[in-house]
Amino acid sequence: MTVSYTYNRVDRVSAESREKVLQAAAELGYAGPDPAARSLRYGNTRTLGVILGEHLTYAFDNPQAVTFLAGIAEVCADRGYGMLIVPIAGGAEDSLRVSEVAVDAFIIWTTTDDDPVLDAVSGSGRPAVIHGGPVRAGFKLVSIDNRAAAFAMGMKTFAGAHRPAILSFPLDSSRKTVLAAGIDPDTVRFPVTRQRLLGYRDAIEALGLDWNDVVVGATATNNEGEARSLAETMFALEQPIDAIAAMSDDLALGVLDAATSAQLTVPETLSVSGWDNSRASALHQLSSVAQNLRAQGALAARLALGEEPGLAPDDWSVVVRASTGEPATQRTEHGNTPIRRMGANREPFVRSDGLS
Amino acid sequence: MTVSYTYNRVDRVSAESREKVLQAAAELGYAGPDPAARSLRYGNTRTLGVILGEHLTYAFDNPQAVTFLAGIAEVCADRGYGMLIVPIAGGAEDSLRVSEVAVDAFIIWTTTDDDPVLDAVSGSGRPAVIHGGPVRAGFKLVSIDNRAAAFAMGMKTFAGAHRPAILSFPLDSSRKTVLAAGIDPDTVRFPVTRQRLLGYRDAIEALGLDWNDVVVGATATNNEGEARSLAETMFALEQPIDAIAAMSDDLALGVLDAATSAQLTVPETLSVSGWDNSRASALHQLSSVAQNLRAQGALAARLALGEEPGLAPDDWSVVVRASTGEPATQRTEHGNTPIRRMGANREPFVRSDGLS
DNA sequence: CTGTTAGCGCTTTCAG
DNA sequence: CTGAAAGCGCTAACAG
Repeated sequence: MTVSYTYNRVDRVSAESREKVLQAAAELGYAGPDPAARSLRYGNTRTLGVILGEHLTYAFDNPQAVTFLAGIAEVCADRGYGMLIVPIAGGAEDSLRVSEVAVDAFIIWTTTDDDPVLDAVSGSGRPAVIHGGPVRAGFKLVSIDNRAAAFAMGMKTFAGAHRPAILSFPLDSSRKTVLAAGIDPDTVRFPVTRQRLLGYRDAIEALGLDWNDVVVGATATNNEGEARSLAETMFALEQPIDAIAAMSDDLALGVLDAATSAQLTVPETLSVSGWDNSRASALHQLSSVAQNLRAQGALAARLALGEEPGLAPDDWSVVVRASTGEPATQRTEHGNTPIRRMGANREPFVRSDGLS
Repeated sequence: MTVSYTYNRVDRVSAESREKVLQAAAELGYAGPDPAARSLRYGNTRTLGVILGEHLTYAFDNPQAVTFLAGIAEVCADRGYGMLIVPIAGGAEDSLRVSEVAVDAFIIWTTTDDDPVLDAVSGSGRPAVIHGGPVRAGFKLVSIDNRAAAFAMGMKTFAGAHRPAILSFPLDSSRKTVLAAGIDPDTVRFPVTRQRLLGYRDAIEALGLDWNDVVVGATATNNEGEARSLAETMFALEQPIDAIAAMSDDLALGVLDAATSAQLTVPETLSVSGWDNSRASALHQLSSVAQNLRAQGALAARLALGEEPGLAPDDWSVVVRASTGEPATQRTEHGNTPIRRMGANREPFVRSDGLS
C-alpha cells in the first residue's frame, strides 16, 4: 500500500493519493502507524528506561531523585525520546519487568551493590548508565566523588569538635533505624552512602579524632522528623554530640529543629552540615555540599543515547554557611580531588571504573 | 522453536530442553524475547503514557505535578505497568510524538483548552484521562471542583477586605506577567486557572465587592520570587491591596515575604491564602486549599487502565490558618458542593462532562 | 509515482 | 512434550 509512504515519505506520494489515503484512514478509524510494529521494524524504540531505586514511589518523594529526573527529561524532550519509568516495586518480579520493557538504554538511580535489577539490566544487553553507583563492568557511571566531597565537608563540620556524629542514609536494604559508634563503612552496601561515610571517616582521622567514637545514626527514610528524633537521642548521650554531618539537607534540618528545641546554639555548641544545597539550606544558613543533579541527569541521558558529551556539568562544591561557624555566604569551591579535576583541562565528568 | 515456551510457558517444556535453550541463549548472547515484537504480537504495551504540560521540564519543577506523578507511579509499580513520559517540548512536533509513542493509554496533566496535543491523543484512538481539564469528549476527567474550592477560600481570604487581589497562574500560553483589574475569567484558556478565577469572582460578588476593582496578577511561572515582586507592586498601588488569594503556596509565600519586607502585619492589614497545603504552608501558618494530588494521580492511572475504582480519593478542603485571620489549625471541611458531594453516598470523583 | 514482496521477533494454533 | 506455519503491522528494497 501507498499508505506507509503517506505517513513516512510525504514527498514520495502525490497529493491526490495522499488525500485519498487520509480520507480512507478517517473512515476506517485508522490512527496512523502502530508504534510497536514500527519499533519492531526499526529495531529501536526511541525510549530511555529509567530505573528508580528499590521502590519506584520512594523516588518521587526524594527531591534529589526528582531533580535528576528533570535533567533526563530535558534531554529527552529535546531529542524526542520517551522516558519510560520502569515499574520497580522491590519484589522478585522486578528483574522480569526490566527485561520486558521496550527501551533502547537504561539509566539507573543509585542502588545497592547487589541489586538483582542490575543483573537484569546487564542481561538485557542494552547500554546502561548508573548514577552514583555501584560501579559495574559495562555500565557508564555519572557521579561526583562522594568520598572527596564528604571529606571536605567533614573537615568543616568537625573542625574543633570533640564528639562528632554522622546522620546517614540507611546502611542496608532493611532500612532499620540505627544508632551506633564505629560503624565499618565497608560493610554498607549502598555505594553512595559508603563513599560518604568513608569521606567523613577520612576527615575524622585527619582531625586526629577516633572513628570508633563517632556515632552514626541511620534513618529509615530521608525524613526530617526521623532525623529530629535521632538528633534528640544524640543530644541526650552521656557525652553529648557537638557536630553532626548529615547526608541530606532534610536530615540536617531535622537536626537544626532538634537543636532549637534543646536550646543548643548553632554553630557554637553544635556544628551542622547537610547535602545538596537545597533552597531550605540557604534559608536556614545551613552549610551544605552542592552538586548539580539536574546536569548529572542530563549527562546520564546523553551518555545513554550514545552521545559523547564534551562538556561536563559542574562538579561538587562545599557551600559554607553559618551552621558550621564560618561567615555566612562564603563559598568554598572544591572538586580538584585526585579523582575529578576542575579547571580548563578537567577530566570528563564520567567514570566507568574504580570509584567504588 | 521451543525457545518461546522456555520463556513463557515454563511448565510446557522439559527441564532438559529448557536447560539446553538457556545455554544456547547464553552462548549466542540472546537476551530473551524482544519487548517490541512482543507488544506487536500481544497488541498491548503494558505502558501508560503521561503527557506533562506545554513543556516536559516545567512539570518537574512543579511540586504539584510531581506529586501527581507519584500517584501514577504507585499504581504502575503495583500493576507492573511502565510509565512513559512523552517528550513534549512545546513545538509543532509534539503531536507527532504523541502518535509515535507505544502506550496503551494516556494520562494528561492539565493544559490549555486548545492544546493541539489533545487532538493528537484523540486521534490516537487510545483511552485518555485528563487531570484538571479541559473537558473533552472521550476523555475521562479527574479533578476537584476548582471553582467551588476557590469560592470557599475566597470567602475566607476576602472577608472584611476592601481591596482584594488575586495572584494567578499564567492567563495564556504566552505566559506574560500581567497585573490588571477586571480580568474576564472566561477569556483564560487554562481551565484550572479559569475555574479558580471564576470561584474567586463568585466570592467577591457574594461579599458585595466589585470584580472590576479586583486586581489580578499573573506570574509567568509558579515562582516565589516573581510573586514577591508582583506583591510589592500591589502594595505600592494608590489604594494598597489588603487581601491576596494566590493559586499556589509558592506564590503565597512570595506574598508573605513581600509583606514582611513592607512591614505589613498578616492577617491584620493583609490577608493571604495559598493552594495545595504544602509543608511550607503549614510552617508559615498560611491558609491553603488542600487536595490530594497523589490520590488523584493514582485514580487517573486506574481509570487509564480501565479499572473502575469504587473508592474516590478525598476531595478538597479549606485549611484555615493564621494568615486569613482565623484561629490557627482550625480546619474547615468543604467539598459538599453541587458538583461533588462528600459523605456516605458521595459521587465518584470522576466526571466526563461539563466542568469547564 | 505506485504496487509487491520479504521479513523485523514473537506467540499461538495445530499436528506430530 | 516438541516442531511447523501463520500472522501481528510495519517499512525498505525493488519492479513496474
